[in-house]
Amino acid sequence: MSKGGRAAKRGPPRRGLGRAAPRRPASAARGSAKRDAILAAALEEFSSRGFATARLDDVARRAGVAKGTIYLYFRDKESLFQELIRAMLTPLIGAIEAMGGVDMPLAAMSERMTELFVREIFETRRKDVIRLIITEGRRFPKLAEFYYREVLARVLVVMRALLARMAARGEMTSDLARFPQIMAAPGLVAIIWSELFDRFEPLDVRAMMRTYFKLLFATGRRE
Amino acid sequence: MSKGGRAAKRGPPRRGLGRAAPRRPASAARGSAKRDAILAAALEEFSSRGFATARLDDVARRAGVAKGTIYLYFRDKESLFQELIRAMLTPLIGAIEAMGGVDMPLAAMSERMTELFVREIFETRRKDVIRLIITEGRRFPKLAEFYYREVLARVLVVMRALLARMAARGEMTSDLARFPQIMAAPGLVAIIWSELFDRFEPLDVRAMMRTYFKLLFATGRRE
DNA sequence: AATCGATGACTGACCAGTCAGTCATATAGC
DNA sequence: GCTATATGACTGACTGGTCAGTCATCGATT
Repeated sequence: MSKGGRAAKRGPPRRGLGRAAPRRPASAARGSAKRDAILAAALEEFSSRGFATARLDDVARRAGVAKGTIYLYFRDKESLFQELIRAMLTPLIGAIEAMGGVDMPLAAMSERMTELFVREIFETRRKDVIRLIITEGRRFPKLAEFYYREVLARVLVVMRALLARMAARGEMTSDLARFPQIMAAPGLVAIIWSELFDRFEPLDVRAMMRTYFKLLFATGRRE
Repeated sequence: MSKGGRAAKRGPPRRGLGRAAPRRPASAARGSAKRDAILAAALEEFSSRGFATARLDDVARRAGVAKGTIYLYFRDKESLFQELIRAMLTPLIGAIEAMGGVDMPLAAMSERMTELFVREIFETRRKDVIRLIITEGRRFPKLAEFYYREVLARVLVVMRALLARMAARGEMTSDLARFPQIMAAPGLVAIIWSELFDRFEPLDVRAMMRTYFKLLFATGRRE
């Protein structure tokens, strides 16, 4: 028999009538330090090994908790993954809406877009989150949908409005406003290139972004 | 839940004595119909489930062979994956070199690039191969390296030359020639968008590509 | 009958998820 | 204040299912 008297009855009072607590970690429903440690460790592990090959044993070790503890805070591995992505993206939602009104002369766009991307995404953990959405999104349609609805769609709306305003002002044609996705294209290149090919041929992301927007916006006053 | 998905890294079975018979399938070293069926099935399975969660049992069933047969043609799962990608990319290598000399007036670029991408990549299995490199490349550095050396680097050389020639002719600035990666950006957007977000907001890839190149090339004779 | 491609039941590693048991802390009782 | 009892967050050995890779055997061909 492994482990001494595991057979004991152990009589947890089992809360008379009250519903059987769903194993909620009680107090620490949301803002626990342990929960945060687990999320941080999970980001690390999922980023470097991918969802399927990441091991919860490793997440637990990295977070400094026992494996079982993870299950006090998250239903299962997939749940941990999804909550991780959501937790990382949620703060963005408000920030995007807040940008709704911005307007900008064409001359400033190139620099502003470049710095926004490099500083707020490329040099932060958000880069890893985006990579995870790209690489795992197909296997987690819920996640792709969340990202689309809560982030992408909003960004596109803001983008379209901004571009449309510039077009109305005569600073450029309205073509870009029809495909705001184009604005994100160099960002994708930067993220994917840096991950896969930087060791063979380093890419100066800032310079590329600047060049990109310069060319795009040089389109010139509608010809 | 609990989907295994290890990467078969484990130790060597250490067979008794010598005999490391490569288990070569003898005759069918290369051009077997079975081998091809396995590769086709593998592309299907790896594309839809990803490397880690794809099952060789499914590959075998889809290919109409027994699981053991796979091991007559490929060393292991990873080997099958890598050989699959290589087999799909190899035919491209020659084609790229052949394009080395092409020149093109700026006016034709937009349409040519768009059609080339849509017809030769987006509407073919090559799209899936690129997706696999993007999603799995990090876990298979050898593969990323192969792709970079045999495909990307060559494409970039050809691209740079083409763009440089156009710049020399005064059709555009030489900025693009410094970052030929930019030419691939809309392709990435198309592939990733179609995979993750098309169901929410369909993207007219051809129109987007045309718009993209039109804007990029409208940069105009060096101002 | 010897060779060899092919087969698929089988083995063992591996890991998500479980749960009996521990222990630090809180509360009740003296 | 001090001990007894209760609580529940936390632990980690264990279970059950999955799947990569193996190999004894089969059947076709020579």
